[in-house]
Amino acid sequence: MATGHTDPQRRERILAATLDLIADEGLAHVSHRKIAARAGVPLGSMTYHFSGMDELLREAFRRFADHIVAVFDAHLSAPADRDAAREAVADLVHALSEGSQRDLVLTQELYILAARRPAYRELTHEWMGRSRVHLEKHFDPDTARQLDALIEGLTLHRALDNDPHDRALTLEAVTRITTGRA
Amino acid sequence: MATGHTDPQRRERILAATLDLIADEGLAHVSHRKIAARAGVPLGSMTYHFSGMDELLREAFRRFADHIVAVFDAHLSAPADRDAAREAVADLVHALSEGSQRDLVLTQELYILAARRPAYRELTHEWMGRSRVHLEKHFDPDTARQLDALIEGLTLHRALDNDPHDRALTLEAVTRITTGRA
Amino acid sequence: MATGHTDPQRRERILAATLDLIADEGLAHVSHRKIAARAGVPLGSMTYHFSGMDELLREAFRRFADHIVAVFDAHLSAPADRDAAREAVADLVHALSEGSQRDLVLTQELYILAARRPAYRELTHEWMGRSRVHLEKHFDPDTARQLDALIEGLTLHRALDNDPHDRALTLEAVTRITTGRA
Amino acid sequence: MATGHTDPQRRERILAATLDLIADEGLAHVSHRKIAARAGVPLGSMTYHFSGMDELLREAFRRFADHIVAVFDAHLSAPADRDAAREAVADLVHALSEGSQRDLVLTQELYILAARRPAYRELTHEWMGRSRVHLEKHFDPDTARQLDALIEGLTLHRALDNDPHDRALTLEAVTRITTGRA
DNA sequence: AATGAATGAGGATTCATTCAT
DNA sequence: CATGAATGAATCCTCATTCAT
Repeated sequence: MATGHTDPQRRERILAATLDLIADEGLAHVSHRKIAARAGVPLGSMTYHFSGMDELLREAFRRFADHIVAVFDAHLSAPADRDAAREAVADLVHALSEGSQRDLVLTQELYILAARRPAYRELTHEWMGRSRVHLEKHFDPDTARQLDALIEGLTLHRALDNDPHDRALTLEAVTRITTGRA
Repeated sequence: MATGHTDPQRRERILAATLDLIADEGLAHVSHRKIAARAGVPLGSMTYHFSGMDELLREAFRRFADHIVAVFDAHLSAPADRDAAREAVADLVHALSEGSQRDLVLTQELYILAARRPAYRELTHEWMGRSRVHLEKHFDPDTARQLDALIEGLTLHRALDNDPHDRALTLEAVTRITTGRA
Repeated sequence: MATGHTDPQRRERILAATLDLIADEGLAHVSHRKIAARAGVPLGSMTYHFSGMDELLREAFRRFADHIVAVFDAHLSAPADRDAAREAVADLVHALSEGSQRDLVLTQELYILAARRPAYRELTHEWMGRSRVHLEKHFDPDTARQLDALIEGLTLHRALDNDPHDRALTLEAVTRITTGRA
Repeated sequence: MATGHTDPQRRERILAATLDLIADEGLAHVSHRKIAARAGVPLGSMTYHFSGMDELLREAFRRFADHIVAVFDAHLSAPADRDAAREAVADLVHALSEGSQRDLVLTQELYILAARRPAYRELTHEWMGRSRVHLEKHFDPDTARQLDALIEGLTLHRALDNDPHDRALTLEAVTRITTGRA
């Protein structure tokens, strides 16, 4: 309709619309029709560009995983020392738990898929691994692992809490988990 | 079909079947038909006992929330001192993250609902609050809050990890978060 | 619920609710459930008091026919001479075409039933006959017949018209139809 | 099923089947299933060609309104003088009130819809307006209006009457209403 | 290469009616 | 006498997918 013929952005537009729709209405309410409408493409496009709903979702979540990895990279690759790393982790938690809840919801949806289907677990493992690599630059592997879990929990609780905890508490938790017992 | 006319367990059976189905196939694949088949009740029963899918899901998740509260209560009400409480928390994390993944998956599904709809957030808040009450018997409020988030994260990571961490690591993380810096 | 046991008004209340519902939503949207809710009676009452939907509708429209006959009687039995009769007819037309459209809509619904099923035609014939008897006190049979049709048409057009004609026009039409050619 | 892939008459066939079904069984008994069966199209076609029952009914009645306008045009556009116009009106009344009752019943159903919903009132107004235009070629506006109502009433009464009046009476009524008092 | 047309399966829900109590 | 419980049939509508063009 716009570019006349063969629109290379078509696939990307569909994937973006898919993620938007999942974030807005949940995986349960996704359909080819709604995605097509959101992306402004004809319904027939959907199964032309993607073999079916499954492939479409897989590609959409791959895109999303890339985005999350980028967020982790942006926060965790810079810091020079342990203290800067702790601050960076706190920033990351607050970045992930604020805003439109979009990332949070998509993350949860992906976790559910991952719990049942290995193909999606690859995606979550990828970013967990990447996060681990960053954290291990500043902390020993066991600590990195614990910190990783803490990030997850803090993010989730902040997002679901009516009265979310402040950054000081986040930082304190991060500091405690990264500080070996006396 | 079996019991003749009035079957008081009918509602309960439907709710149990609903949770089972969600755990097995995910919220996205739930339908009246499948639930009815699983519960062994006629399709017409579904909207007789529950005004619609919404009410059905709400009641089912309320039931599930009650179950989770019971698990928290079972683990966290007994311990006598801080060290026993730390052990109990570690047990809780491993109890929640093992088994059929049923509880984990249902929890995630509920979180997603809660992220979008306040009616479901009440359920998650209820068990978060209950957990907090238990933990505050042994730790100060801020620590309880951090520990709560850590439990969440550790449970989730154990469940999603191909090579889940062992109990020693869990206990170490719990100990660190509940130990103020020197 | 109210009177404890055996409520003699029960039947009447159901019939009134039935007509209200038909007037509000149309025959097409009538159901036992909605009527029961409107009448404040249990659903089981419906098929206890009436053998089925058919009997219920027939009785309801019989009630309505009685009401319309009463309206005709009220307007047409009093007038003493032809001129008074003409005025009375004009009043009747305006009485029928104003108000909540309730009578108009019910009349049309009944006509449709009557067009297909003789049982309902008896009801319409009853009031047409009664009207004829009244009119023939003042006009010859052929004139009465023409006037009867005119009443119908004027009422209907007034009710459907966005800019309904005034009483003067009604009276003029009545006068013309009841005035033999020179 | 028959024509292979694209069947341009499909929509028309569905609309015709819809009107037939309404005429036969009444608006109250219309359903997608019955229409589809009558039109010889799969059930899924119904909501493909029409967004829902509402749109379907609106289009069907628009078609019907066009038909009625054509009947009015056919009878009322030809006559050259007032007397010819009176004869034409009488013919129209008898044309409308005879035959399969199809037109009568559909008209009544449409009136009921029009009484409740403005979208349908547009249709009835269209043909009332068209009729008025024709009649005003031979009669003054007030007379046209009265005549219009009379046509309605005569048609309806003829259709519902077990012993419908003859054409002479129709013509007499028409003549009276179009003849100013002495 | 791309899509509008088409459809069978399945979605939630409403319903009239039956019947044990 | 009266009714709450129950259900199979039917309701409208949405859907993923196929396919001729």
